[in-house]
Amino acid sequence: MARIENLNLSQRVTNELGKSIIAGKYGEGSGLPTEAQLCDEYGISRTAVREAVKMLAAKGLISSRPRQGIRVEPPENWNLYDTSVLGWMLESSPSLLVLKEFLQMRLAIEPQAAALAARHGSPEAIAQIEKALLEMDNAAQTHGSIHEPDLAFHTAILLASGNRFFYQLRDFITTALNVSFQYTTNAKDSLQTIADEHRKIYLAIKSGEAERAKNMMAYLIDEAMAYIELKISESATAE
Amino acid sequence: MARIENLNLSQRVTNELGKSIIAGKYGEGSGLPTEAQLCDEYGISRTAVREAVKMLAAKGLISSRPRQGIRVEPPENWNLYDTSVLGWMLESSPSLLVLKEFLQMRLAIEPQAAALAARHGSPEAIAQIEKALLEMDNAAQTHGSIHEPDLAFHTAILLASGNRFFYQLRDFITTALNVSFQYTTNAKDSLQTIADEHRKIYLAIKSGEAERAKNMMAYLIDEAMAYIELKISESATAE
DNA sequence: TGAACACATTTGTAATATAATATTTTTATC
DNA sequence: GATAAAAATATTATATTACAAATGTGTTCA
Repeated sequence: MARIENLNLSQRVTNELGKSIIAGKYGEGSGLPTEAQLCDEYGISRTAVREAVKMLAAKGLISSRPRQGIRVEPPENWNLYDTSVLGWMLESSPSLLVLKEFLQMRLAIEPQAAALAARHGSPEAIAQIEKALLEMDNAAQTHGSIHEPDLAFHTAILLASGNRFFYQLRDFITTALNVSFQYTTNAKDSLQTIADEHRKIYLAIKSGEAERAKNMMAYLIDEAMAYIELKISESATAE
Repeated sequence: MARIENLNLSQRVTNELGKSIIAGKYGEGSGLPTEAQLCDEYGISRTAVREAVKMLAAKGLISSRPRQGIRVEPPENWNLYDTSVLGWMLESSPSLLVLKEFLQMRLAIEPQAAALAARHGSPEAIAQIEKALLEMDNAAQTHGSIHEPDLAFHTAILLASGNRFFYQLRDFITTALNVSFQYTTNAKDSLQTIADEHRKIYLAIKSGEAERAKNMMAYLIDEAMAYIELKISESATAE
């Protein structure tokens, strides 16, 4: 996503409105001000407002009809796999419970993707996985940041699956991992341990052991899930 | 999705352009006519064209910049989980290979969703699953159409998973199933056999047997996958 | 040769007008 | 007084025109 400063007017308005809608500023079902009111509020022309409205409608957040105004669509119609929508949601309510939902999705997707990569992954795609792994090793030894190669590792596996629908989830997975990083900064595992676990996945994929790749990936995510569930129960008792 | 006739002008143009883009009418990377040319081509105002352009940009299909015009984004940026985009893709290239990709996704998502439904499904959500199942039974006995209750069954499980990201995929799964139906009209299994397999999934969910529900669902989808792979190999040898 | 500047092209934004549509109010008829 | 038809009204939908901003291209001048 481009920087805010680089966005044009209608895109900036889209951002503002999108955030407000997801934060629940406008009552669900009925709600937004009329286009004319939005023009006043932001001090812009109707053109810009309408383009923002159209973009938000394309993302499933709102719908508009003559005389009736602009209505917030029920949340189950929001396109959660749209990067912007996902980002607005996390800004609005970044919580351990959302992270758990992320991990449940990752547990569905990534082990299958790893299995497909082991079965059908092209040599080039598998080389990309290895490249990310080596960078993880490097980061572990130099005590650098392991986050970026970690993201690259998981994205490379999605690509190697050869399935467009899996690879399409790369932004989703990336977001999920970034949220994870926020909650696991001081996890006890050493960086080298993490890299080694990833290596097992890579080796299984490279040698075509689909079931093994799948199980290794599931194990990795399950560990994160266990950690998060522990945190959730801690915060529940703390209340 | 609303009928074409009910759509307003900019939405109709969005449809036309979306289909054309995905069908590859405009060369990837650089391509679309200028806004002015599109106005001429469709005989409409720039307002309508611009709104269509904004909606397509919100779906990741295009981007536009001053002086540079409108460019087709690389396909990996298209939002495949957008119902419209998915529909346009299927119109453009409905094939067994796409169906296989669908099934790989379903094999990732639905068994996990069934497991979650077994663990955390609310009584109301599970009742919805049962309702769909009974309608399947009814259709099987009266030789009616089993398709609609079949869709309802799978959707109800996604809802019962309690995870928004799973339920969000209901349109995707529905589309995948509809495509499946096109290829399996004369499958040898009787309607009652299909209903019975679904019943096993339902019973496992209702009794909280997560692993069993997961495996039953995986079995169901694997059967479809085997059928499709058979078809694919048939059509490959036929060439 | 190269750098600065002018120019042309295309999207971005604004302002205004008219049409379509759905709600509300009024009016007319029984 | 009740009900249905018609008119008024509010809001989005579409169209038109004008100008601003951005960006690539070419030309001129040092």
